[in-house]
Amino acid sequence: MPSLPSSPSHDGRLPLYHRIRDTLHAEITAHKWKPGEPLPTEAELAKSHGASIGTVRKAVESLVAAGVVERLQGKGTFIRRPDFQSSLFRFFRFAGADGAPRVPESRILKRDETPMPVTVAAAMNLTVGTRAIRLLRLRSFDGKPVLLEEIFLPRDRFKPLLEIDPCEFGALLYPLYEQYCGVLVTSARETLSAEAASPRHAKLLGLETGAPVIVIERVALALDRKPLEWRQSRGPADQFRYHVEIR
Amino acid sequence: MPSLPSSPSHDGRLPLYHRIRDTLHAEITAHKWKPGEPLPTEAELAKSHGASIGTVRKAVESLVAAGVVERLQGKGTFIRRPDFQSSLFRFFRFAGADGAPRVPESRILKRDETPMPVTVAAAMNLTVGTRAIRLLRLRSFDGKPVLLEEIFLPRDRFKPLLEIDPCEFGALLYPLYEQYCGVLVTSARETLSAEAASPRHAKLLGLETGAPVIVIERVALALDRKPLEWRQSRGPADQFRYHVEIR
DNA sequence: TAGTGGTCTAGACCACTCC
DNA sequence: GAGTGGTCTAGACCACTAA
Repeated sequence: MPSLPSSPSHDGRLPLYHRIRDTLHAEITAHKWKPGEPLPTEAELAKSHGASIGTVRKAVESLVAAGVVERLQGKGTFIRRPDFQSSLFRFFRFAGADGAPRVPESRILKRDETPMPVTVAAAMNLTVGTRAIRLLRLRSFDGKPVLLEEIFLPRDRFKPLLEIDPCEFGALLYPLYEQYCGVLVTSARETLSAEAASPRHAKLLGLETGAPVIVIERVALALDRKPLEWRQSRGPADQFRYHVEIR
Repeated sequence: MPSLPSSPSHDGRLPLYHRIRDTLHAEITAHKWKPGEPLPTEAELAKSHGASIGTVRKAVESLVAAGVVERLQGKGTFIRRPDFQSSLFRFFRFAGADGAPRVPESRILKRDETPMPVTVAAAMNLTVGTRAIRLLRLRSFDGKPVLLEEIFLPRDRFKPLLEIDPCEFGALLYPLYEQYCGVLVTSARETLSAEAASPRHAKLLGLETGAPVIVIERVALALDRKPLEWRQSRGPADQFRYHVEIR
């Protein structure tokens, strides 16, 4: 019999392992433990949640499946340090001569403040008119452009970015967000589409107008799944390749 | 203690639930039960495999995760009847006015016999020079072309297709494969890319030469993961949209 | 050697489906 | 009411890690 339900805010009819999972997830989201830190042992969790080890195990297993924690036999269960590295390597063949992934250089072409465009606000679940920081960013290998990105960030949360010289942004933005704004991207929703390059995009990417271009629209999310960043990336279609398994 | 290992061909050091899963999967692949039929109950499986119910349950759970069986509370565990419907609706926005998915009409432009091209043979793990049936197929809505497909099938397995009038192929090929060749597609590996339409493709699809086109290369697989069909589909990029969740 | 997660047991009771 | 899968228990022993 389930005893001592320890997640008072939940419907008691939910399975116990489900409630334990939700409680743990909420605690992790609230940074009760930092990334890399261990959770309490299964025995401790069982005791503190008034459940058997098997039930706790089932709860933890679903957190593993969700990518929130990681179990290492003989060591413990750890909060996953997100190695979220954008989807570049999933979608584009950016590899060095040895096949190892290569991060393209990055140049900020423009940084300004605007109201969030309607479509962006909608995708991020923000009210229209929220103030935004907009970045226009060109990424390249050895000076050859490969990716053009337009990025919108809610201004209030990302204000510190306005005070840094864009030349010092570096090749990756997400570490910057973490360092200066205390904001951690852990997942994203992306939509792929394709189009013919507009004259402006073609020029910036070094393509012919009308050449096929892949468009990746991304909403980057925090651990609690709140939208943090909206981004649209365009790259030449001939660099693009994506693999799926379906059934 | 694990007792009576019932999967003699396996390394005894593998976990029992793992061996049970593999045994069940092999039996399903060998058509011990037909799609839609129920597996034995958990209690029966536990007895016949000399394991406890919990262990059998873990094995069955992994088959559920792999999409091979389906559990219905109070009813039983059933071999999944594959509703594999190609990836059209995953990749392209083919919907009617009410938003319901719409299957495009299909016309076979050409059917002939050739040796498997090298790249196709490689993708299907066949020896180069295997004889093939090649189909060229145009799919459209109300006469407007939306997808151009080139299909290669190993001739020996699909011989009956050579004796049917291509006009009677119908809108979907996989039911045809099943009916005439006793071959069931249950999953597929696909690779997406994009290119500028060649003059020939553009003409058949009703596009301008050079317009962006999405290319989907598919290897369709049987339940035992043997390649059955190789297919390359091309469609206008403006119809294309694909959604992924990453972390 | 002590402590962790990984596997496994042999039951119990519950929720659901079907007759 | 009989039979199914769904949840849960309270242990056991094993494999692995680290001191």
